[in-house]
Order: sequence, then C-alpha cells, then structure tokens
Amino acid sequence: MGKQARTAFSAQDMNGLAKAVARPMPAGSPCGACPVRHLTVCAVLDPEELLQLTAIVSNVELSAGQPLFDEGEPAVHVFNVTAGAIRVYKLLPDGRRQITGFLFAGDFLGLAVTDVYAYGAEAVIPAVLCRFPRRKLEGLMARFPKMESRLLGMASNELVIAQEQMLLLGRKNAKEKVVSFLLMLSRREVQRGQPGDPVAVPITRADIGDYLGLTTETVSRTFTRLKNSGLISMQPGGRVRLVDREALNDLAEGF
Amino acid sequence: MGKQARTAFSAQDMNGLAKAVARPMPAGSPCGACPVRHLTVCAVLDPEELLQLTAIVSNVELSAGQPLFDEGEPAVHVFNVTAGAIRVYKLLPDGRRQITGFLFAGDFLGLAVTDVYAYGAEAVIPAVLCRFPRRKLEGLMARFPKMESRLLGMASNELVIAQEQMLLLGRKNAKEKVVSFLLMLSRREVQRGQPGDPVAVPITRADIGDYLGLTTETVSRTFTRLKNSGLISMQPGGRVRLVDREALNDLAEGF
DNA sequence: CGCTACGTTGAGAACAATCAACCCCGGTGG
DNA sequence: CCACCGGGGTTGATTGTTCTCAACGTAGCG
Repeated sequence: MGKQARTAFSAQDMNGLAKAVARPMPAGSPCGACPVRHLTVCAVLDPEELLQLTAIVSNVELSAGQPLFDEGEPAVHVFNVTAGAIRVYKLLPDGRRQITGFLFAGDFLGLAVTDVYAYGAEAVIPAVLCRFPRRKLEGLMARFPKMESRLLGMASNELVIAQEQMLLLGRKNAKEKVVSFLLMLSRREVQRGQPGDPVAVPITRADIGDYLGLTTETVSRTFTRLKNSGLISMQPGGRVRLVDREALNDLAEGF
Repeated sequence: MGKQARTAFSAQDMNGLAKAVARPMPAGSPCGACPVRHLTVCAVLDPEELLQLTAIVSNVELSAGQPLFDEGEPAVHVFNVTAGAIRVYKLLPDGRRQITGFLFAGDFLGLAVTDVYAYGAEAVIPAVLCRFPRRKLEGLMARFPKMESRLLGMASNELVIAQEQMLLLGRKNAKEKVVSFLLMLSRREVQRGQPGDPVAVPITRADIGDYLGLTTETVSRTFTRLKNSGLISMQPGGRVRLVDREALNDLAEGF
C-alpha cells in the first residue's frame, strides 16, 4: 500500500468552500413535523419534549463538497442528517484519506468524548442537517434519559457497523469490498423507505476508494468486471441495478 | 487460519474450547473493592449503587484460548474485563478472520442492539471478567442514568478508536501498522498504570496479523526490519523496548 | 524425547498501486 | 459559437508490496 498523495478536499481549497452557516429552524417546520424523525434519536420523544428540542435546534444546509467541520476543531455541536449525504473521514499527514462512513437522513454525528472532533465531515451531495449545541443537548439528555438510552443504542449499532467495516478493510479483496459497498448502500436506501434496487450511487470513484481502502482505478476496474460478469448493470442517473442479488450477497460475504 | 493454542486445564474442559462457567462473586471481593473500578462503568456509582451491582454480577475465569462467546450466540450477558486480555473478532465463511479489538482490564464488551452477539470473543491469555445479565443491567441503568451516560461515553470512545483502526487498515502500510500497534499497546499499558516502555506483547504473530490485516509472515518480517533499523529491541518475556519513540510516533502517523 | 505451536526466513506469485493516456461532459470565457 | 478547462471516469502497462507456499528453528509440555 503506497502513499498516494492527495490533492483534493482539504477544507477550503477549491471553490473557496466556506464553512456552513446555521439558521434558526423555519417556523413552519418544528421537530414534530420532521419527516425523518422516526429514523433518529428524536423518535423516542413525546410532543412536549420535542418542543424543548425544537428550542435548541438550528438548521444547516451544505452544498456538495462543503465541509461541516474539520478534524481537531472544537466539538461544540452535534448534528442529525435530515437530507442528502455526508462523508466522515480521517487523514494522514501526507494526504492519505480514510472515509470512515457515509451518513444519510436519520444519521447522527458529532458525538465526542474529547472537546474536539476526532474526524472531519463534508457534504457528498447537497445536504441538510439539524444542529444542536452539545452542552444544551447534554442538558436535555439529563432530563430525558430515554433519549440518552436511544443514543446509546444508536452508538452500539454504529460500533457493530464499524466492526463490519474493519472486516472488510482488513480481510476482503477488491471485488468483495465493492460488492459489499453496493449492498450496504442498497440496504440503507431500503431503511429510508426507498426502492433499494436500482440503487443510487451519488459517490465518486475516489470517495468509494477512500472508503474501501482502494484506489479510484481499482474501484473503476472492479465495477467494469462486475458489469462484464453480468452481476450489476449501470442505469442512467448514477444508479446501479443489482442483477443477481444472490450471487452478490455470496460474493460480499466471501463465499 | 486455524484454531487457537490451548494448554491443558482441569478435567471438565479437556478440549480447551469448552465455554466458560461463571461463579458467584467471591464474598470477600464485592464491586466496592474492585481494583479496576476507576477504569470502567462502575466508576460513576456510589457505594449504595455498587451494592446493587454486586447483587447481579458473577465472575468468569478463562484460560488462554478459551472462548467467552461466539458470533451469533444469544446476547444474554455483558462483561467487564478485570484481568488478562480478550480478543474480539469476526470471521468470513472461509476462515478469514479480522480481530476488531483487544480488551484489557477495565474494558467493557457485549453491548448489542440485536439479541445476538455480532462478534466472537476469546481469551488471549488467562483472563477474569465480571458478568452481568443484560436484562438486569438494563434495569439498573434505567434507575441510574449516570451509568448509562458513562456507557455512552465509553461507546463513543470506542467509536473513535474504531475509526482510527479503519484508517490503519485502509491506508497504512505494514510498517506503519505494526508500529501503530506497538504504540497502542504501550499507551493502554500506561492507562492501566503500568510502565508502558518495555511493552508486554502477549499476542501471537497470527493474532497481530489478524488485527492489522496482514499475514503472520509479514508481521514477522516487519518486526525483524524494525529491530534491524534499531527502532525497537526485543526483551525477555515477550517484551518490546521502544528504542526511538519519536521516530516510532512519526512512523505510525505516516510522516 | 518427540510433538505441536509459534516464529523466522526465502523464493516466487498475485493483487492492487502507480504512472500515464485518453474520453466524456458541463461550465466558462474568448 | 466554440475552444478550453477541470473534474470525473476508464483503460493499459508496469511496478511493488504483500501474500502464498515452503522449509526450518525453537520452546514448552506431555
């Protein structure tokens, strides 16, 4: 594994992409009307409690590529994705990057034990998030233990996903990695109530590579081979059809 | 990737792979006297609450190589390591193994969102653990929210460590991986109040390989090269001296 | 004393990385 | 209008790190 120096993506180099600004929650859309509430922490709160949450929340909108925060930055907020997609990543000093996760509607980020973020976060495609001041949310959690309990459940779940990803990074080959990735995207689309079969892949080859521990070339070649062997087929709009789901499942699990 | 070594134990676990048995907590050592309490969940409980914890805890002792539980097994207990070392791992059907973590005194395991464990756990060296029935612990957490809060903190911390490990698996080369591993062991030894410089490495090359996404041969060769370049030196008792800590730190971080 | 697990080293193969060329597309400015 | 540019994607040739296969050394233990 050589050191690939990376040119793109350091926080503000291209397009002069500045940090996001937050605005107060639009009056017409309190948390009670949130379309992705059932997916996230807020699902466990009753209307009364939701009002208190609404009181501390603000909205963040990001355009594609725009950073939400950088690794090492003071961790003053936590976030909840309500639309779009976010990538979370860590960097080595020479520019090598590992994307540790893609976050979609309903996903939570920014939990930190230290006072700084341990990773950076950027929008993959235009995204909208709820932003909570960490201190205030902690205060709320102290009052609503079921919220903390829910968060613990979500964190435990993320831990399981992280272990799955370690298995992928450490022990799967390029084909198994790419197929696992496609199936993961598909599963999460279903979770969000979308079809999941022609699965949307709004993520560049470079990002996929940095997520799977591969280069863009290897990702590209692997896609080509999967197409040629008839396991997947490309569709307009960056969608991928999972032609032989059985075979793909087996491939991903290493059979 | 074969089965693990085992030495002979008492008659009832001749094959070395028998599941551990739990015994009631010895009367003379309630949680209040636990030597690793400050490292773990129990740190936040007062004496009164600790008594209630003592009431539901039992002890598990494992010999080297003995399994604690397997992936897919009903997740009825959670555990707290009080001595020794545990490896947590996931398998692919053909036997490829990824060790997702090594756990030492103070570490917690068994949190699960599903009703089965998402990974297996075995003793690396003889180990002792506290065992709590999951249901009862959840009941206790409902009554002591600060315990749940502490657990959330520990889970968040593990998540950060997991992301670090993804960076390692996906983007570091063999040398960087092995050095990162040694420094991690050293740091955790210090956390437990031990020297940390001649660092104890009670882990086989095969386990190290399965943790770092390498083969045993590559791990062995990498150790040899680190020795030859004077960065580390071997000491009796499986200890490794970190000769040039500065250089090792830089290496691990990819400078 | 011989077994087995563990560790080391060597030779060669293989998979993915690297380096490089090229295509397509959309946006932009001459 | 179109030439140019830059990002993204694909493909080819070659390199190189790590894996695989194999042999051998050592230590602990029955």
